[in-house]
Amino acid sequence: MEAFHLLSRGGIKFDKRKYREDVKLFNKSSTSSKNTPSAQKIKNDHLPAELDFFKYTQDAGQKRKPQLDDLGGRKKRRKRDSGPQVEDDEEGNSDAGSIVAVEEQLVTQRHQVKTKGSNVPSHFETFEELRTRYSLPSHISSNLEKYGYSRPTSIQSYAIPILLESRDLAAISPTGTGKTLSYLLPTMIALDSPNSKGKKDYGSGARAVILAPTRELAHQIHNECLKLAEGRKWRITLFSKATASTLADKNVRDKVDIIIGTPLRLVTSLQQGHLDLSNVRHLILDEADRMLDSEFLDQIEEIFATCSRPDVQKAVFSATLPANAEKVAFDVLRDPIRVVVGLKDTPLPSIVQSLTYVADDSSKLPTLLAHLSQPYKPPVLVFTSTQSRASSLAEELVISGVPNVDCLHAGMTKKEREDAIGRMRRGESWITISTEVMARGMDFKGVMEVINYDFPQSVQSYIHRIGRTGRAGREGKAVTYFTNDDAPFLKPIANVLLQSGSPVPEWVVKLPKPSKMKRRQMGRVKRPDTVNKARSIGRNQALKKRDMIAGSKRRKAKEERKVMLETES
DNA sequence: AAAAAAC
Repeated sequence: MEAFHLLSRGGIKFDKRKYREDVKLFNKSSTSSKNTPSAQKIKNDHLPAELDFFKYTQDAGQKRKPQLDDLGGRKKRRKRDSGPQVEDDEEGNSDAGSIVAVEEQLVTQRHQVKTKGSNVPSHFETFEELRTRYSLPSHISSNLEKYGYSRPTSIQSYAIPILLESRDLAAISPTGTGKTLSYLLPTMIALDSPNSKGKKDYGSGARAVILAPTRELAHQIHNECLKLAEGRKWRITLFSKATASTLADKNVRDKVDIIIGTPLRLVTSLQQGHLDLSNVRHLILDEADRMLDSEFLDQIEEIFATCSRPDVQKAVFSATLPANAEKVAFDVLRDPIRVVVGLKDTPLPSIVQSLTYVADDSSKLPTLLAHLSQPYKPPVLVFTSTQSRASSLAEELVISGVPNVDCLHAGMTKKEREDAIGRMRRGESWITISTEVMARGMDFKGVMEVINYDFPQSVQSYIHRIGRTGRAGREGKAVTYFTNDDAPFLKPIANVLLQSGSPVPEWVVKLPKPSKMKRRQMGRVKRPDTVNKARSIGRNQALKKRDMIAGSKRRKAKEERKVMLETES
């Protein structure tokens, strides 16, 4: 392994001049976002690229135009070519007669946002508007400016008011459209100021919890949160083994404002009695469909049950939310609002997708090497199905003389993972071979291309993987290899390409319906075995019981829970 | 069937 890293870091000579332009772009984008090309664009254009996700499909061949001046013209075009995009709630804000309502609808159409739920709070258009409507703390306001957030994205303009009105929310918005800020901003506004001794009625212990499926993503969210927090003494904890042990001290624990972490880490601390979530007022699931699938569900349920405040606000965010996951989500949300940006399960049109037929597994490596022998724009992200395939492919590429190859999967040590992420962020990796661990949420703004070396296991996986490129209004390229063995699972992915306007070979379109894909998915749902199920039920009943017992009796209930678990196993 | 998440 060490030899491999040596090789991949400096072993091979390479003509960097060939890629000078790309390297320049890449280096730029990995520095402070203040100076990134995208931030510049926001300042210069009337409509930031971040807002204009659908420029390619909606205005094909047309230049972007200043939005406000163009409203009238747009209105007519939209009316002609597509049905209404707004799905009004049962309260009905559809006063078709008033000008305000018409404009409202226009803006909604531009954003392609659908909302569902009772009394949906109105969205906002500028952060200035947000500042006047709600009390936006000045340090947050200046941090937004500092980091180049000059106009809200669609999901931000809808989700932020909903969360600020203390409503529960299920938000679906494509990859790279600013979901993180959509929940961090309102959470921090609602918390108002850092907790400190004897101040206000903040209670003791963390007031907000944000959960993500991987360490890397939790880390990234933490970084974003720290940016917003600059200028005030917020205590934002990235929950790891190390921080967990410091939180064993109640005095430390009580001073935390926001906890960001992975579920199992929190559950472990809960069971050790090192964590108290009874003061949590805001609970957020990022990558919600992943967090609600069978492997995480028990843990999530335990965490939800332990956030015992009756008024805890819950919100779930993802780019994909299959019907079964949505049902689970709606069972835990209270009078929720559902927001969908764009078409569900459709990647951003700025990602150019293609399928590449490789007869069998042994043809993949030559195909990839041939691809990489052509000029390409780094960095490239390559997905494999297993950790060992990721490592061995990385080694193969290094042996074949491909420069700046890196590998990242959860089988590596924490340090190795952090180093690999660091090299990616600094632009030192040109090709990173990875597993599903990198598929969701990770924001490497410069990623030019995603290659699905191994076929993704689901439509959701496909959408999240290719969503590592084409972020924040940039363009991106996504190539997916498929073998004869993958053919039975090809149709659903091909449909995703078709729906987002990417070409698909005719014979693929003609493939029969994917019966095996369904069977495969059924198999996945069935996986939690009966023993696990019984344990989880026991745990939840114990937790419910515990909730009924106030304050000092909590300890006793916890003992009961332990006993119940022991007797079951 | 694999990956991810604790120790």
